[in-house]
Amino acid sequence: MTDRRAERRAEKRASIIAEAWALARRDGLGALSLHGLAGTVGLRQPSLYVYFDSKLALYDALFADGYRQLLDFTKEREYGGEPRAALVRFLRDQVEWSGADFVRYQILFQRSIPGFEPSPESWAHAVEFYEMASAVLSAAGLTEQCHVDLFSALVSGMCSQQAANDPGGTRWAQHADIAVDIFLAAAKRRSASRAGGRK
Amino acid sequence: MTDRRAERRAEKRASIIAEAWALARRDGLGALSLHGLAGTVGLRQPSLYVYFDSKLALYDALFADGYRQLLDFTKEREYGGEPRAALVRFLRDQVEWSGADFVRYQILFQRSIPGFEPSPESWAHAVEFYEMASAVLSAAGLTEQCHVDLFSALVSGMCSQQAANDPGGTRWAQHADIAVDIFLAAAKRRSASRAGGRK
DNA sequence: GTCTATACATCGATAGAC
DNA sequence: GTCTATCGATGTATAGAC
Repeated sequence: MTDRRAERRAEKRASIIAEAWALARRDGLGALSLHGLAGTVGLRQPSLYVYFDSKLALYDALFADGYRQLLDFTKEREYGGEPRAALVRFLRDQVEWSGADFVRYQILFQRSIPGFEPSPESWAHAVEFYEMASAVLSAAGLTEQCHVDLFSALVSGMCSQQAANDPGGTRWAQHADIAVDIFLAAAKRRSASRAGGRK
Repeated sequence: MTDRRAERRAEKRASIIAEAWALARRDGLGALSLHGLAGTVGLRQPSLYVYFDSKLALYDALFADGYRQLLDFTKEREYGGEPRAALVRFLRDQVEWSGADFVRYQILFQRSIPGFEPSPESWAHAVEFYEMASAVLSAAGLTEQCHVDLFSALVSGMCSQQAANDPGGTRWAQHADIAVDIFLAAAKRRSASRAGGRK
C-alpha cells in the first residue's frame, strides 16, 4: 500500500524531471523557472516543493538523472573484446552522447549555475562512471598518468565541441579512431624507449 | 575638448568592466546584477544605461574585453623561432591563461548565459585570435584537417580542465610538450605512410 | 498532495527632474 | 551624466485551508 504510494510519487517526480529537461533545452539551463515548470506538468508552483526541497535540489536531481542516463548508456554497450576497438567505440559513443543534448552536457560537465554544487549522493554516480571509463583506457594500454590525463582532456574537448558546435552530429565523433591511434602509438613508443634505454 | 570627454567616458566604461569581472568572479557569471555592479562603482543602477544599452550589452563588452586580453597576451609573446618549441610554448601559455580566470574562460568559450550571443564586432576579435593560433599550428607541421581538429579539441579540453579543476595551477599545462610530441609524431607518420604508399 | 494567497526579494528597464 | 522614483515582471519560498 505504502509501496504503491511511493511508486506513484516516484513516477510523478520522474515526469517533473523529464519536463525540466525539455524546458531547459528550450529556454536554457539558467533560465529554468519553477513557475514555468509547474505549468507544464499541470501543477501550481508551490506544489513542486512536495517533490523538491528547493530549486537547487531540482538541479541536483537533474545532475543525478543525467549521470544515471550516462551510466545506463555506457553499461548497455559492451566495451569488452579487442581493447583498441573497444576504446574507439567508447570514445565515439561518449562524444556522440554528449552532442545529443547540450544542456545535459552543460549540467554534468560545466559549472554554469551559480551556487549549485552536486550532493555527495549525486557525485557517487559520477565516480562510478569515471571508474568504468578508466578501465576501458587501461585495458587498451593507456596507463601512463600523463597520457591518461591528456586523453581525458581530449575526450572532454571533443565532447564540448560536439555539444556546442555540432549538436546531434558526428563532426568530432568521427575522428575517434584516429585519436585512439595517436595515443596508442605514443604509449607504445614510450614503453619501447624505456626498454631500449639500457643501450 | 570632445576628445577629453570621450576619454573620460571610455575610462569610466573600462572601470565598470573591471568591476564587473571582479563581481562575476565573486558571485558567478550568471549571478551578475546591474544593481550590485552599480553599487561597487559608486553609481545608481539606472546610470549604467549611460554606458551600456542593456545587460546583454554588458556581457558583450566582457566578451570583447576578454578576447582583447587574450590577443594582447598572445601578441606580446613571440611564437616565431623553432616551430615545435613555439607550439609547446603556445599550448602551455593558452592552458595557463585559461586557468588564470574561470569566469573569463566561461564567457569566452562556454555558452552559459541564456540569450547572450556575441555581436559581430566582438566576434571579430575571436576570429583574429583563431587565425593567429592556426598559424602556429601549421608552422609546426600540423596541417591535416583531422589532426588540426583533434589538436584543437585537446587544447580546449586541457584549458577547461585547467580552469575548472586547478585554477591558477599547471596540472594540465605541464603536459604541453608531451601533447605536442604525440601530435607531431602522428603528423609525421601520416606523411611518411603517404610517401611510401606507392610500394 | 494540491491548492490559494501572499510574502518578500530582486531584477532589468524607463521617465523625467536636475 | 547622474539622480530619484517607479513600473512591471519574475522569481523562490512559506503559511494555511481543503
